[in-house]
Amino acid sequence: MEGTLSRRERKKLETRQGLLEAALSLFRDKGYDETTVEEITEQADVAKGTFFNYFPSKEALLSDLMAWQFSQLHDALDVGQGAPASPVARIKLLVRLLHEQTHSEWHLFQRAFATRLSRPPLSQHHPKRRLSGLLSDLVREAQACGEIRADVEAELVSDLMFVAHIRRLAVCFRENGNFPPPDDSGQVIDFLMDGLAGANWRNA
Amino acid sequence: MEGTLSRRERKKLETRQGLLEAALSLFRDKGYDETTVEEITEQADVAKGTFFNYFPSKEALLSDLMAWQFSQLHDALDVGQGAPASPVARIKLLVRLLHEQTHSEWHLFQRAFATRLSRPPLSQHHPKRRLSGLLSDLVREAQACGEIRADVEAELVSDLMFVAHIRRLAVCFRENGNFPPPDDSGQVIDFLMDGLAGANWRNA
DNA sequence: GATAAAATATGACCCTGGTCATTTTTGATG
DNA sequence: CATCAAAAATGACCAGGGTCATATTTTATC
Repeated sequence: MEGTLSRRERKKLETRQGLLEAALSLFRDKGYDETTVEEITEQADVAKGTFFNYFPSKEALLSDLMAWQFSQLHDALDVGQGAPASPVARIKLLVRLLHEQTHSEWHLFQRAFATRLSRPPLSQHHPKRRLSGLLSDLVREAQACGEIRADVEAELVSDLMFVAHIRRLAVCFRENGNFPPPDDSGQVIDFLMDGLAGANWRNA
Repeated sequence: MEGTLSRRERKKLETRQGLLEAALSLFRDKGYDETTVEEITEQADVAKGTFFNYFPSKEALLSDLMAWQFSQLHDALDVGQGAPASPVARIKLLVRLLHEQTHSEWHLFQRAFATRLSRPPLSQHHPKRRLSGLLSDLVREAQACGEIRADVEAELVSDLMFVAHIRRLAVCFRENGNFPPPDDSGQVIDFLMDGLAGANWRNA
């Protein structure tokens, strides 16, 4: 009756859904870190071990939860569904939707973002913060003496630079396990710098 | 004799240093995650509990280790020490130094970066990756039809956008715990888009 | 129904990061 | 040297994520 699923498959989905819902509700109430797997299974009325039959880790459940959130965005960008044809317009649409949707699930994202992303920004390492501070000081200085445009937050710029740098390392590592050659070191930074120095800013 | 430190203080520093060195060597060998606190204390020849008299957490030790690495950069950027006067030049210098220094300590950073930053890039969430893929597809498309410059990796651009977005959320949250107003949603993206569409690129 | 095989659920168990009351060491004082 | 308070070391202990052999349930087959 229920589509083409056997009873077994239905119960399986039910259990999975139960875990997801229990977790979602607990995450909303207490946040991710403060919720234990045992509490989730308790609320879903299954044994603790069962959890790991459905999700390889607690983190994976959060992933699924957020993936589910994000998957809604995917559809909205389909040109067939009335999304704009221009890629740039779709990019802007995506960002707006992401923004709105994060807002509507703010209670869910709040704690996770607060602890995982915002406090030690982007990574868990204080040193990064320190370095980021160093960089943002330099950016501020460059803005002050007019070397680069001043209408963008210095912290944002330095964060972008740092990310660009880390990204280069990450990509190189993933691809061949080697360190990137030094001679391409400027590209990403130059890109940002060019953007910052550019005369084509709306209020330049 | 040894400066102005009492024996007690000297021993304390010694123990601390011992822990740092043991950890560094183990991290180099096996990576951060694969090294247990107990192994560190064992190699440093102290009891496990002693570790937490010196570092509030395992993570904190890694922080100290990396902070120490980064602190060397700080000095090199001092104008008094021969660093260039122009902030932009210093920014570029910083990036180059960061690059070189990460290289020289590659064995230390390798595993940590690999697992913590590169695989699920920037955050631990697969969903982010999925979203990032969606975004980078759009960017590629925009590049393909000439809406934005094509001489920068699409993944880099989409990563930057994502970071810009997260950053806005994070800053707003840290400052007042509230969601950012929707009307400034375009600024960071526009900034990047402008840079991407700009005519001032060296080979435009 | 009875039976067997596959899927699923279970909770005892392990590992590791982190806490804490207790013991040991240190160095100042008489 | 004896005493004592502060500092530091210790290891028993706890909590939470994750594993796994076993037990239970489901479905298929006769």
